[in-house]
Amino acid sequence: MSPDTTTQHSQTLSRGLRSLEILADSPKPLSIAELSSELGVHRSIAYRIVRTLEDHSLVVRDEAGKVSSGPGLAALARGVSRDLQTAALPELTVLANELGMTAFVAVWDRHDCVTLVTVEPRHSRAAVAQRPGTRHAFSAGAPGIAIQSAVSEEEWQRLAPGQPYRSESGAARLQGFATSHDEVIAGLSSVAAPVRVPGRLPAAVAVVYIRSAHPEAELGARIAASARAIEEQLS
Amino acid sequence: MSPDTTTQHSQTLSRGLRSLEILADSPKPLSIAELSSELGVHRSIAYRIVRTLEDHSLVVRDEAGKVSSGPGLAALARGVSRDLQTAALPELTVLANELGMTAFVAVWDRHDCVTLVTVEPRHSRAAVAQRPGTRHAFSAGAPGIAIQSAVSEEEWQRLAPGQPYRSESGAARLQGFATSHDEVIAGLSSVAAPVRVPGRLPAAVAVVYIRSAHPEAELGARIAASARAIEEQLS
DNA sequence: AATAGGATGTTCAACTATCGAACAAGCCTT
DNA sequence: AAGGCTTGTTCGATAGTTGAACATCCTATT
Repeated sequence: MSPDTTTQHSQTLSRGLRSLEILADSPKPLSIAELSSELGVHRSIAYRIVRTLEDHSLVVRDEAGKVSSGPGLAALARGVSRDLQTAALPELTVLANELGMTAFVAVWDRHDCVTLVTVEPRHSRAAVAQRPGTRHAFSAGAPGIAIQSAVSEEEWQRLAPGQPYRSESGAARLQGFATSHDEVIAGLSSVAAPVRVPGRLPAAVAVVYIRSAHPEAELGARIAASARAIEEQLS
Repeated sequence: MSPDTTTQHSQTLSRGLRSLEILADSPKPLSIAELSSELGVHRSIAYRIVRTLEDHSLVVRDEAGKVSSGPGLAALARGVSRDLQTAALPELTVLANELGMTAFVAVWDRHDCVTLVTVEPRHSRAAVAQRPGTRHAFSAGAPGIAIQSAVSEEEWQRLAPGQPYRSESGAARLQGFATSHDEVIAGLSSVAAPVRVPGRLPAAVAVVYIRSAHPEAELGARIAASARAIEEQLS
């Protein structure tokens, strides 16, 4: 077909992983026929993929044969930046309940910023839902600015070639936290502080809240303190 | 080699998934050489696997080339029983803070019971850590009993052939919750209530706490109330 | 400074795991 | 009972995978 002879990536594995992505995005269980057409492959291929995923508890089949994501994924996700998760979770819990806002940790993944863990406040009436796995470009949201502020512009160009370096990063570096308003969703604000650990890419602690007259400086100082507490546990 | 001609499961995909499991269990990043020897395959195979996993953001390589679990797994895990997670999280938060105990949801996966989401109380001084992905046989722990109590003994034999049906299930079905002491870890107790949703396998809401003179009946009633609140949101 | 050792990363022909058309079996509806 | 539709399995051909061999980088040692 295409003249590039070098595959450089595994077809079968890639299809299996795409299956997991498709299933994770699907609100309802899929039949194998539906999955195979989503994948653009023959049904018998989908059968073998599903059998294999099932062996690893990554998918589950219900009585009608429909396929959905399985609990094994929870175990795998637990291993992602395990020490960061461990150090951050108690801090996030305190932050969320103290401020009455959803608190979360976001990490740097290639072109964007991915939410890793979130904690909602005790009585989550007006709390903003921010679920793990959410992705945002660095051009949107306080966590992205906070992460950028943890690296110099030179390093940024080296690590993320082509990606713009936001002007807000300089100010964020000086005050120790970043803010954003109406960037991701209109009416929502967020405040974030970088978590720097030597040898790892920087991450960020952040909160989101509905637009209001919060004293941002205090909020920022509070979150930056949490970031330092997390850093200490990791060093 | 062996005379079974029917493979029935994909070698390449299985190796990729084993890689994810190995990385999730490893406390530190692995080199590709280490990973390949863990897998028992040639290094060049591990390279292709890692490249593919990297394309899907499921693994990350640091500057030294070491491989570790990537943020994409968080997005995949989010899709596991998404509606159950969504309905349960706020309830778990309230439970954890109200009782001062770690609260969690466990689901049925083949032979055992897997922790899906957990919430630790606000000030987690003495809180027991129960991380997502933890597996227990049905023979150990209150969540297993609670799940068993949601199905009849006939159905249990059909769905989990060979697995014993615990005698405590009958009592648990009557009172609406199950308890256990020193089953998983000496000194720890747990109380769990089943979450039944038509068309899906039963799950359980539970708390764990350090052995003490808690009034179990109250605790059980409280947790059973949470289970009902979750069920209502799912129906 | 130059050499040896060890590690990481890439190439390409041989081979074997994978692919997918064809087949078989179940399940509603007509 | 026949027809259509869906789910699941078989098996030869093929293309994706395999792994020895090669290239490259880094560090330690003489």
